Amino acid sequence: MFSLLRLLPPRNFKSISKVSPLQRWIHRTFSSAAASLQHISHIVDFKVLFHSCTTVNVTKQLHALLLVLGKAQDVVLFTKLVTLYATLGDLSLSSATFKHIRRKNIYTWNSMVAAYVRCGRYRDSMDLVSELLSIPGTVRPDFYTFPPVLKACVHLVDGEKIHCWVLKMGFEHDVYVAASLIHLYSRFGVVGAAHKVFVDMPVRDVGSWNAMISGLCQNGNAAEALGVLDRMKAEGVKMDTVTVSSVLPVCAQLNDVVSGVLIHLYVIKHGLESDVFVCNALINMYSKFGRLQDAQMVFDAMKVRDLVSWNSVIAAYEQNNEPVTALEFFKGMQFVGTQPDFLTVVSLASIFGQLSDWLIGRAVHGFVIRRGWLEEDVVIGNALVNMYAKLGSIDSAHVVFEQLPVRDVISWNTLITGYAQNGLASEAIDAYNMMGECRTIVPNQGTWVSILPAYSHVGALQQGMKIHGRLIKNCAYLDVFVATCLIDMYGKCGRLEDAMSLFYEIPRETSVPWNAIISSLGIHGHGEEALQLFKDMLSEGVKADHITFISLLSACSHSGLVDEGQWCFDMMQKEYGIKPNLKHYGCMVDLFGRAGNLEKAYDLVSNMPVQADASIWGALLAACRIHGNAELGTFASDRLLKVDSENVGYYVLISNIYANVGKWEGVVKVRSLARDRGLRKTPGWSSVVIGNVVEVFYAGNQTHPQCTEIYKELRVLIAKMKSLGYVPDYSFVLQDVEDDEKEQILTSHSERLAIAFGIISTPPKSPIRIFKNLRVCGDCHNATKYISKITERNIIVRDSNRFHHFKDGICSCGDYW
DNA sequence: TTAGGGTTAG
Repeated sequence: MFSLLRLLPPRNFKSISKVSPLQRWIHRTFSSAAASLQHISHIVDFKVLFHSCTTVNVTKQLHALLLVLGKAQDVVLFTKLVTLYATLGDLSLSSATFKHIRRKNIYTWNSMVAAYVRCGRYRDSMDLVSELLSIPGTVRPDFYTFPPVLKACVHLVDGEKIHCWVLKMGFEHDVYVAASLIHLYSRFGVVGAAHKVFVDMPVRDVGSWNAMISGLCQNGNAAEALGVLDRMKAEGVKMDTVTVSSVLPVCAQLNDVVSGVLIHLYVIKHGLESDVFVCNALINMYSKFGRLQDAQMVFDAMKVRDLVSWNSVIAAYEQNNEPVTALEFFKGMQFVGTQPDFLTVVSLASIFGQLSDWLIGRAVHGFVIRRGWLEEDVVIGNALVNMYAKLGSIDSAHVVFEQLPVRDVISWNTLITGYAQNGLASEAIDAYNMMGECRTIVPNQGTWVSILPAYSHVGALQQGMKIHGRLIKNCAYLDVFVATCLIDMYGKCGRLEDAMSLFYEIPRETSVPWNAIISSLGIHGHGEEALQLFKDMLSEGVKADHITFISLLSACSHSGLVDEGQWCFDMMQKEYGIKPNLKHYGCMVDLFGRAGNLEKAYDLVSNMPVQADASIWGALLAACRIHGNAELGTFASDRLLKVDSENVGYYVLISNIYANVGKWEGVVKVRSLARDRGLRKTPGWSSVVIGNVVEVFYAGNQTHPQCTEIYKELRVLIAKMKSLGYVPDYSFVLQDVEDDEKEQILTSHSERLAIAFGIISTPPKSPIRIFKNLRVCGDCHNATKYISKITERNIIVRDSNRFHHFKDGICSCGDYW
């Protein structure tokens, strides 16, 4: 518009600033001087004017000018306006302009069709093409008509119909039309049809290759996509920005760092790094590789950044567990005035979940509600369910889940995982069963990865095996994450042999399955084998990570392998540069403490660079109990109750230490402390599987149909145990009651009920497997040794820590629990 | 004057 203003005489120019809007002014000025109109329409370069139309308002002014200049029937200029309005997002002006053009040519029709597609009005674009086909005359669809319509078909279901039109008119070999067809078929998952269009093309340009490559990628055929890329290169077609931005996600998916970096070099060499799509794809790829520095380097070098760039860099830090840095980038995004979209908020939800920031997490939820995004996309709802689950607020997670207008398989997976990770295994199983009732939901890899740990947790071997059977049918068990869950399930359900044989069946290039099998060996007390497997892992060239060392250190600690544990701990730091975290320190304190080296354990706690938490003091306290060190025990319990005064299990431990050294006043003190604080114990339960039925017992259960028989069996057992020297250890009872009542309380502990039920429900001498959700009680541990001797049975108890194999009066754990 | 193929997700 400014080039036009410069043409005007200064006398009139003066009045412009006062007489606004421009449209009115133009009308008055020019209609009074028809000669000037002619003059101006000759010298004004409309192309330049179109170029400066960057907003709807300016375009409206140009539109008015064209009308004033008597150009209303200039089909070329008005066709341009149709496109321009649509590009600027004003479809109603676009279609109004279209309707006013009397002598529409094919350019006009094509522009309107494309305008509808650009603004997401797919059905209207189809209707317009039908209208065009139905009107008699010489205006017929051409090469240009179909690519936008085919794009519309991606969102509709008329793809086949349009392909027929295309074939009928003989347009299928046009490179633009063919690329759209390939894209369309790929989007509908019909890769074969897409490929046929591709191979039938007599001439292919880079766009054709791009369509085929991205089509393959979007259907999960990543390796094939790279194959097509190689063929493209072999035919001498050069990659452009579109090729690069389609292929980089493939490198990320295949974890192919070498190809990814080579393509990055190509980008630099060919000057493609000014393309926003390319840079965004690079950021995402480096993020998936975990190479945050490279991702940030690309981001920093970008001259133009769009919403996707910011989302990508925020997600990069969020997904690599650096929520604080991610948040800084979010602030940077706000600083430059880029408005967040729902994907930004998906990252934010995860960030505040990771940061355990409940208040801001809720604010994010409120923001989503105000924007109405929950109704728009299921992804954002799932992100909120996940956020609340991570914040430990599983009830809120459930409420959001219930309110979701649409639930997909990921909504269910997120809920199941949420329950499982908050220790609510049976709720997770209930959710999984409810999901099974929704016919529209097909479980996927994520479902198995969420439900199997819940089964492991409660020891539901049968159900776990049922899933294994289902997965064998479609080879889904070969997926390394699913297989790892199965290994873990077999390990935790006492089937170590099955865990081992599955381990040797599956691909094991990453540390993930190794960590699971090492951990399984550990909880079964097979420390030596765990170490051997660790050595095998290294000789197979698999890189150990911090989880490997947690599995390994805990295996050493369960088996009392002090020197070996120390060796691993040193190697982890020196050779792998892994800084020990609280879990590693916890294992080491356990290891030294259990072996009786309390001084070393205490030294480690005192010299840790991180603040000791309850698990560390708990480990030290447990060691003090085993070795009867009341002095250090008192100190540790003091510290322990400062960091966690809510866990009643610790009070039991402390009371037990005092009792063992005869400090009865200490026992009384701890009991009253527990009572005054109103601590309620996490309900302990034990389960035993009889046939296919899982029987669950809570302490003091009186409601089981075979209750009378169970207690009768227990009375018989107690009498025999006492004759063999069993003395009940009342220090495991926190209630302040008489001794005979304490004995009664111990006798009705859940593990003992489960064992008694196992004895009366299975043939003599057959093994009994028990699961307990907490650590097995010390007195029950002692009692079970006697029971295994009296009944000549193997009794296998899995508690929250490890397996205890009781046989002939001895426990595999060496009385450490 | 009109057109294709591309980057971010729970």
